[in-house]
Amino acid sequence: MSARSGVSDKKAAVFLTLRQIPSGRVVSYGQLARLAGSPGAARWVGSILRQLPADSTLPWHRVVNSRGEIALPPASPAHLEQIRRLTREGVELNRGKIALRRFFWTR
DNA sequence: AGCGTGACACGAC
DNA sequence: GGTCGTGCCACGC
Repeated sequence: MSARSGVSDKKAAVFLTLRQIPSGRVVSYGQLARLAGSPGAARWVGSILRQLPADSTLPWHRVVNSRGEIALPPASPAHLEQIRRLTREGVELNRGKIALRRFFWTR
C-alpha cells in the first residue's frame, strides 16, 4: 500500500502503465502485468480492471487477452462498450479477434 | 497464515 | 483451430 492513496504500489503501477498505452493499440493482460512489474499476474490484472469505477479515465478497453479477444462476457454491456471504444480508435475485430499487429510492443 | 478465486497464459492433444 | 488441464500472482476472507 502506498501510504496515502490506499492503493497498493503494484496496482498503481498497472494503472500508470495502462495509461501509457496509445490509442489504436492494445495490450494483453499478461503484457500489462509484465510491463507493470508483476510478471505472471495476468489474472490479477483482470481482477483489478473488473473493479474499475464506471467513471474511470483509464483506457481499460485497450486490454484484451493474448489471442486478441475481448475477455468480457460476450454480449454484456461492457463487452459492447469495449468494442465501441476500440472501433472509435480504429481497432477492428475480425471474427472476434484483433490483429496481432495491433498489440503494443516495447523494445 | 491458509485457502479459494479470477476481464489470464500456454502447452498438449 | 477447438477444448482441456495446469501454472501463476496478488488479493480478500
